[in-house]
Amino acid sequence: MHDHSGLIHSAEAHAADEGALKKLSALFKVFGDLTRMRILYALSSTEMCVCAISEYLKMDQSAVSHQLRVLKNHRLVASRREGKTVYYRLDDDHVGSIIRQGYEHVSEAE
Amino acid sequence: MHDHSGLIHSAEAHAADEGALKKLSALFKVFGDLTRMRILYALSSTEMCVCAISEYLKMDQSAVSHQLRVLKNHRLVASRREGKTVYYRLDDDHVGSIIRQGYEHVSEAE
DNA sequence: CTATTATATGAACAACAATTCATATGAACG
DNA sequence: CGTTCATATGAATTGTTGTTCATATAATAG
Repeated sequence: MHDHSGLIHSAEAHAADEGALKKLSALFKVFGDLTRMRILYALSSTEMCVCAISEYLKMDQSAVSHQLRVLKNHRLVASRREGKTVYYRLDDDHVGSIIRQGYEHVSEAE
Repeated sequence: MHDHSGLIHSAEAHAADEGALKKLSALFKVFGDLTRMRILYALSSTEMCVCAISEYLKMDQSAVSHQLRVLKNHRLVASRREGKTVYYRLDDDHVGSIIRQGYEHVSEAE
């Protein structure tokens, strides 16, 4: 094996704590699903009830509920109840920023 | 079913093209893995060869190679060859920005 | 050409995650 | 209370993805 202790030390010097990287990848994993991304995008214009989301996305109400729970667990969306209806909305200023940064990357020339 | 055509129209009004959302979620999916996140973080301080990365992360060389390919396919890293050795580095200004935005989210008070 | 070192790749396997289906909870109303 | 509508949840299933193992390519030296 060739020597590269220099590079490794350099990397270790600013070693991030594993915990932060774990949280980070877990967060991005939530964004890394088309269904959830579509939900987030839908909510970026207005709050919506579960019923409306599933109708809009033409998806099973149950599937949407499951994904909303994931989003909520990661504090990306919040909800309020009004009678039988539950309205969801984006719950963090960063949500928009993160998506926008990603968008800049994917929209670059091939 | 209760009526919410208003909400749906509002969402449809600014409807993103499905393609962009697909690309977006695919991009975030790449960030959504601890191994890849660790590689990206390691490379944020300096370029490294595959050998050094796998030693630093204490991972199989093959596993690292596989993940580097994923990262490269999404243009998140680039490589240069020097003899037998291949050095990888980050390949987009957005990579850092995206990770930083995510970091702000996860580092918020519980 | 052969041997050696660094990296890449294909196939198989194991772990995980998204959807579906059935059913449960929770609110409003008669 | 019983019914209806909106949402939530658990279990089963199916699809996807990361790692491992074996092997291939690529470069350099002898």
